[in-house]
Amino acid sequence: MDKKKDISMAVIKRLPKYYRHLAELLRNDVDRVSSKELSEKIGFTASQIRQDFNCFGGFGQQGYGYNVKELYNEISHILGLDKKYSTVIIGAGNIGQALANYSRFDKFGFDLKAIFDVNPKLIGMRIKDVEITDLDQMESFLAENKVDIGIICVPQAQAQKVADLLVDNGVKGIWNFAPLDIQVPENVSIENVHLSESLLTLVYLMNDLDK
Amino acid sequence: MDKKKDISMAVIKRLPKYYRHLAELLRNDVDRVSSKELSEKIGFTASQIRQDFNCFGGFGQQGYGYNVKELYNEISHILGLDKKYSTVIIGAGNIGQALANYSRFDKFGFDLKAIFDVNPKLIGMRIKDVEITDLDQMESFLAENKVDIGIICVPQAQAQKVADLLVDNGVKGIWNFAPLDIQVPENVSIENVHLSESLLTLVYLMNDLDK
DNA sequence: TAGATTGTTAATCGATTAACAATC
DNA sequence: TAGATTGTTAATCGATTAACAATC
Repeated sequence: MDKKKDISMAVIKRLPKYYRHLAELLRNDVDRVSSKELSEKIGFTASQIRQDFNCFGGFGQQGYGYNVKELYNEISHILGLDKKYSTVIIGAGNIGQALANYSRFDKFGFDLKAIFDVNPKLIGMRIKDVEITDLDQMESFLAENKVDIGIICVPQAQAQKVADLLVDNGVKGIWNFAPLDIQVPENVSIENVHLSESLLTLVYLMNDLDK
Repeated sequence: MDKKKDISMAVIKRLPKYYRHLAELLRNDVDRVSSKELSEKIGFTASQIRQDFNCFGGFGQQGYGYNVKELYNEISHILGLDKKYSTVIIGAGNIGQALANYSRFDKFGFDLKAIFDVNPKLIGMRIKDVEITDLDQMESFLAENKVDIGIICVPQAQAQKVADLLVDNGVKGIWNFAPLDIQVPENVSIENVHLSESLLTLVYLMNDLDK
């Protein structure tokens, strides 16, 4: 119920970076940080950092800067990391398995509830105590378990169909690794991760430097 | 030796999306496409699409639109996909293995030459005909083999060191999956992929909708 | 030729940076 | 108090959109 203006996507995309760098300062027992110091560390201008924080309210103190712990907590809250999220992975191929095994996400409070696949060779296998289940059973699973986020790791041809099924069964966030842009209704959030596009960007930049 | 102005990063990031959609049109045997049609498919405005293409020269024809095959070839060339790239993966954990297995990249002309790790349990294992080799041997490998791109999948603490080693041995592109921003000299290109940041963005957007 | 659609210039919009008064 | 640094407004910069003449 925050009285929040519309935050631009540019700002939103920077929030996780602030979060990451503040977590690091916290690990290093740094108590306070100025926008100038943060600027040198993150690579945004000090002005931009102050503007960004002020989208959400004044967290700093003139003449002092920002209290690291406090700022970290504020940004955690803004991102919604003071809550837990239940997830399911659909598609237990290379990427699905890698994400299931990736322990980094547990620490943020993400809880992997199930992994689904259609491949009989994979069904029954366990990854980190989570059994790979037949995709046929996903709908009934979603009916019985509240799932916040669906992580789509199936091939392109199946991805939109899987997303529709998730959305129809109450999932409110889709993290998509299939190489297409998944369409969702406007009460559902989507992040499309396009690894190939990132690699192609790198290749462009490499060739650009040769000019 | 193109007479190219400075292309903004916003445009560069859209190029792989054009490439992907044009490849799809090509698969579906579509011969021609107007900026308006492409606009409906990709979700950028027709005006932006024409502006973007005109950064690189006029590929279209008034009254007709764009020839799909021709435009696809142009963008392939702009991205540098008419060349082959040799790659190495450093870190054969979850993500490293997933990327090594991911066949999508082969199709673009990326050729995985080696996989390095420090873990004796992994060394000697094969992924897709590529043997996992002791990281100790990377320097001599790079001396003997031209490698274009190093894909970093090691933990955060080792990532910058690995990047430095790659750069010192002539690698000109770094694709980084470790959760930090790798620093490289300006004659080297870098793409940092931050999966956690993407997930945190999703969570923010989910909470934002609840407001 | 008439209709369609580009290439390109001009107008608008939004995001970043600069500046500085407020204040700790 | 004097020095430092925020919060915030104003100026600048860049990217997107609109418009339309050129032309296929």
